[in-house]
Amino acid sequence: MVSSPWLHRRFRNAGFRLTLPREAILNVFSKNPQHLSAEEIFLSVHKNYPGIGLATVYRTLDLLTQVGLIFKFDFGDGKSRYELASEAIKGHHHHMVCTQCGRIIDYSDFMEKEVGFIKGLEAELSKKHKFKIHTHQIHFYGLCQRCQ
Amino acid sequence: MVSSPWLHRRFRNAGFRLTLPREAILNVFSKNPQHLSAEEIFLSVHKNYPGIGLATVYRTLDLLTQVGLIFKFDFGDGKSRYELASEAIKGHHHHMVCTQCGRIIDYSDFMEKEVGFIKGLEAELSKKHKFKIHTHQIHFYGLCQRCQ
DNA sequence: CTGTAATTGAGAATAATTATCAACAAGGAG
DNA sequence: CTCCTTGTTGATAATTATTCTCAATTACAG
Repeated sequence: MVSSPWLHRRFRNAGFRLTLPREAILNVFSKNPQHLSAEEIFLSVHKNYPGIGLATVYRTLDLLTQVGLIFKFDFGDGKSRYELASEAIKGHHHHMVCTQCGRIIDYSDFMEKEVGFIKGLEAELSKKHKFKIHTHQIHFYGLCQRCQ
Repeated sequence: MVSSPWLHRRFRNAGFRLTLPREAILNVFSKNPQHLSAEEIFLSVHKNYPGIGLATVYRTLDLLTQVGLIFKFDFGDGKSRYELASEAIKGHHHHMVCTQCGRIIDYSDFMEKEVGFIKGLEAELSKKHKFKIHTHQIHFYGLCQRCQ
């Protein structure tokens, strides 16, 4: 585990401490696929750090979401899912959710067009409704190839 | 309660029976604001039909969602919310969610533009990913006027 | 190093939703 | 109209995801 001073500063600035569990949990995201649920994350850290408890995972996920390092998603299967913010930003994408089997498909096609459109929409909505928009999610629901 | 033959046919076609609890629950949507949670719906039917149980509410909401009469939403506050499909279609709108107080603001501005854009996107995505899209949701997250 | 306040782990507690099952009722067959 | 079959219901137990509690531990400013 490399204690990045950059990370350290980021936590301290937000008024939090950088601890081993927090780093470990954050690291899970680097080596795993997206849309991880709290339990999947718990199982993954648990391999290398059996001492880290589930409650800490939940607390840390909340905290990382607050700090803005990860994003929280809800695809309607009853559990929250999380994704590294940097991933989500550099490989900006949205989601298609299969209502049959629950599979989540990322897509990043047509993003230029989409980002442009959303940015404009955000600006107009912010102004009109006095709402300060931080982020957005677009989900398409339907049937994946296998389930049709 | 008016047992609309239209509704009756719609249920029968889907292989379900049209029962009093189902009609009662569906009726709640006509006279209530949007984004109702299961419990809010339960409390509302309970006034006129104290016999209808919570389990039936959940079952019926599932069923109505399947049949396509209502839509199910998840705004990240830990409970599912439901909205009459006809409302959502005729007064087509999307949602802005305040991450502070949880307030949900509907907006239906700029819809012509938006619908056009989404339709196009849907068509392209469907083709490219062999994904049969039924519906979509766009959520903006941020701070409402009060919470800024 | 030390003191203090933030953080943690374990397990209990809560909240939302789902499963179970005997009683009941819708609606087709006669 | 009545009977029968099968879908549906209500009550409650069970399950699942998440949060809370609290004593023990640890980060880190001084």
